[in-house]
Amino acid sequence: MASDVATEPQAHGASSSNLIRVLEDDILSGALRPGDRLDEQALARRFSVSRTPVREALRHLASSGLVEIRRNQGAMVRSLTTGELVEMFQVLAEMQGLAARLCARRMSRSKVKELRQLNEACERYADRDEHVQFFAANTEFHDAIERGAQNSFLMEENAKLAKRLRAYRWHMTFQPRRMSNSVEEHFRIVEAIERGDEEAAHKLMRAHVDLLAGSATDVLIALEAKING
Amino acid sequence: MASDVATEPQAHGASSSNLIRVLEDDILSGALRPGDRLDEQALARRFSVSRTPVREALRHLASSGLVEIRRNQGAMVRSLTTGELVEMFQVLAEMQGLAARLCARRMSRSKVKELRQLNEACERYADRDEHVQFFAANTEFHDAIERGAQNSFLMEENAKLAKRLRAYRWHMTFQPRRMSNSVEEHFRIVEAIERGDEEAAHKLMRAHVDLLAGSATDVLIALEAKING
DNA sequence: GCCCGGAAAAGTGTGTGCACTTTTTCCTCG
DNA sequence: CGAGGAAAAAGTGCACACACTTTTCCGGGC
Repeated sequence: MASDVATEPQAHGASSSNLIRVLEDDILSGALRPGDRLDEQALARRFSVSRTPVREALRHLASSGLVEIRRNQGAMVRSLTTGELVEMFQVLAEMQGLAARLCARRMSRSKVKELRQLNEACERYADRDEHVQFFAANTEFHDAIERGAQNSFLMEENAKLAKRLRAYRWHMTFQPRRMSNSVEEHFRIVEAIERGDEEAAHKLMRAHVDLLAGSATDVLIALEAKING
Repeated sequence: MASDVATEPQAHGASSSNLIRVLEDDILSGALRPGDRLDEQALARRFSVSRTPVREALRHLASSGLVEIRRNQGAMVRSLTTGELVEMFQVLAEMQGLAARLCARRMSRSKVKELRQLNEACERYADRDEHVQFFAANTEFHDAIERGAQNSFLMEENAKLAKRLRAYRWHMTFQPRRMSNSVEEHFRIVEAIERGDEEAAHKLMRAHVDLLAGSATDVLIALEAKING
């Protein structure tokens, strides 16, 4: 999305936790594409460490779902089928729905005001067709809702899922009318939260996030082709 | 819950994936209690392997949330605060709610019938106050709903969470009237699914699973906010 | 030309050693 | 007797070596 430093040799002293971050960035930014093999020895050379920390990093990425490890066959960047994507969006939609519900129950007036302002930022960028800024503002809006839910566990799970789906959400930003629709949907969600209407907040947020609601499966399929190869 | 083979020395040849299972069992069965330290070398001796596979197993358990690893300080069985528990039950409730919703949308008549039979099994055990069998039957009922949702990702996430919360659900089985209440709630859920009422199925299931469906959670959070400023 | 078997190459799984960090112990000083 | 601090002990992080598995490649038989 931003910097393209990926795949370059790394400086020395990269330790396990750094490794994880760099590899994760490479995968999420698309420098490493789904299906790419992750050779332990090659990575060890690239990062100037031994295979041990590389293995640990790969295991970690595997359990967060970004790579797939098969016994004696090494690791590869996990690729998602359209079906899996739809499933994941369905779950994400529900969790964000829960977050919105909790906001409706717990959010202070001043926080709601901040939320509204975040959406107004989205609106400005949508009006000017500035996708990059809109994407950032949109992310901030959703983050604010997750924080407002005051459920750390929910926030972490949401973050994990959102991370894995980030690339797809990014591409969706470019769908015609998607940005202005989003702003409108955000607006209704804020309203529901403001009047403490849990059911409405939940329902609106779910519909907002759930791809299927907009029958966008075709988009997904197109994206899949683009991203996977 | 069942066999008490834990903490005994293990036969040779236990490889990484076995290790994970055994350690997991030890933690989930309570043989290893929250806060217990997991010494790599001790475990290596106990399983007659070197530290390397032990480390991998511990890393894996860490990322599934069962143990906590701090750099240079080893691993310990993770203990959950009341707050975390409430948060996790809230998320589990929502996900099971989604599963119920999808069942209402997708489940065939014959599958609904099976579901009803599973709940009738629950009812029999509840009537006779047989907690162990009830717990098993209850688990089967919920598993059937997860399968019925036909969303593999949701099923996996549910399974992970349910695993971590299993011990607590077990204890809840012994709450007075809990079993008969469960049966009644199950019954209403099955009815909602049968008539395809997504909203009702979702709502009923969420209430069924959420520990503190009442407002206790919010009181807690309000208090915390007050105390912490 | 194609298929098949076997050896070589490549790559992962695990054992072991050493450096570095954290914890404990124990001695000294107030 | 308690507090502070250095040295020893214990334990983790990483490098490296070797065994075993999987893959690749090549030559012979059909």
